[in-house]
Amino acid sequence: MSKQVGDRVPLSRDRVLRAAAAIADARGVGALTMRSLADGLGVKPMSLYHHVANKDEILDGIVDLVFSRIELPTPGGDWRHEMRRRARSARDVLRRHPWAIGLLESRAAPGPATLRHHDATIGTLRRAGFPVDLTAHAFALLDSYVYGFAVQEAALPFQGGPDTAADVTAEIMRHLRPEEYPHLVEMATEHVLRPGYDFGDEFEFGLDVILDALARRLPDDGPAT
Amino acid sequence: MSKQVGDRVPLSRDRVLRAAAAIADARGVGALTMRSLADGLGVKPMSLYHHVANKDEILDGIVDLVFSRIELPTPGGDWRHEMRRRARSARDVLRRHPWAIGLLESRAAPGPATLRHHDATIGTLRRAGFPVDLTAHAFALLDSYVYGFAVQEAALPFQGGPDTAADVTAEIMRHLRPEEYPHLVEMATEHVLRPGYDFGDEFEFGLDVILDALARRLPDDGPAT
DNA sequence: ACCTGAACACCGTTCAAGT
DNA sequence: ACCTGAACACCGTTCAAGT
Repeated sequence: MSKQVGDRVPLSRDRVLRAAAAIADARGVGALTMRSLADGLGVKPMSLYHHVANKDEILDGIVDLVFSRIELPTPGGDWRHEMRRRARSARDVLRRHPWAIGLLESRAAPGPATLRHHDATIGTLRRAGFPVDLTAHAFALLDSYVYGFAVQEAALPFQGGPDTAADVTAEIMRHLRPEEYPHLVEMATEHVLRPGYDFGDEFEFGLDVILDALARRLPDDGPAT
Repeated sequence: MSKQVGDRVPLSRDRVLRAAAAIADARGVGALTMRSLADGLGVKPMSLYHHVANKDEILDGIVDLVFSRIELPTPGGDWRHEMRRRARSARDVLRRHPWAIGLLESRAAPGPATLRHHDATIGTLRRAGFPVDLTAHAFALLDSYVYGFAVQEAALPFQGGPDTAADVTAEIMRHLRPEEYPHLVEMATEHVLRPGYDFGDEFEFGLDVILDALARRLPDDGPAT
């Protein structure tokens, strides 16, 4: 009745958001309810409302929390290196929190970490000599690629590495009639199901394509710092 | 008590899915409930369960319905033309049904329209002379770009054309301190807020970049049909 | 200041019944 | 065969109270 589970860390907006993201990671965003969240924090559901306005603010908050975990590019650094590092980090983070990409669609207001991330990205390109309009093009192209790749990875009918991937893909393919989907079946049997294939490896191909194309469109080489 | 609202079209899986997509279009996927869906069809919620197993099957179904509305590329046609037409159509359809991209993440099992779409895309590239591995690269790259662009368009803090876009963006920018987000503010004031700017126009730039890069990597020109 | 019990208007889904 | 009323175990959120 007195002393609870030891030292009770007081609730805070930050603790609420971290716990919310942890539930989404472990059991999916569908399992994230005010009640499950309160349970996880050892508190009653109504206590949460003292730290966040409502569930929508929690969803906004955990999306921004995910963005805060993506490595920021450094304005002034080599733009190719910085853009590659940022893109890899973003893909990595989004793979660990696949629910974030699905939430993006319904959240209109970007949080501070998201804005900081965009600012650093734009700044890195501008400082490397990209004109404003090419920066806008590059920004849209790079982010589209990273987000879209994350969507595809999240939609893959398996999680956890190439080995289980092949098993599950093989199982699905068994139900596809080759007369109906000839090219899909060919791609699966002759390529995707080969040992060693990992969809994740496709990421570097597209990233190279995009960075090469941007380099070719950059007026002249950036300053040698 | 007798005759209802006239000729009662009998319920069917197809009618259920179309009505579900219409509700998601009009009021967002959050407003799509078994009860609101039944209401829209002039029926009681429990009747739906005679045509779909549960709500999850409805969500799977409307994602596949959206895919069925994307123009299929034609294997044997000029691959650049076919890929461009398909990409534009996909972006168009996803803009009209922005909730679809958010659902993709949680739906593991692709429906028949989705499989048919993938099959036609792969087939068009293969028939144009793309080796299997380059086809896999191209497929992942093109789809990532299209999906990711759709994510960004859906996350824009406005809907409906460049004019209202500028207004809302200006309103948001007013709250951003230039000392905190200097590059973001510069990009907004010197580019995005200029009359005539439309984020949607960025689509063609990235699409050209990708198609050019793929053409450069294609072993030799495809057969002259 | 921070937490909470009880209550309200919702959810998806099951089950047993109606025609 | 197709539809449904009542019920169950859930939701997010409000309100009035507790410490």
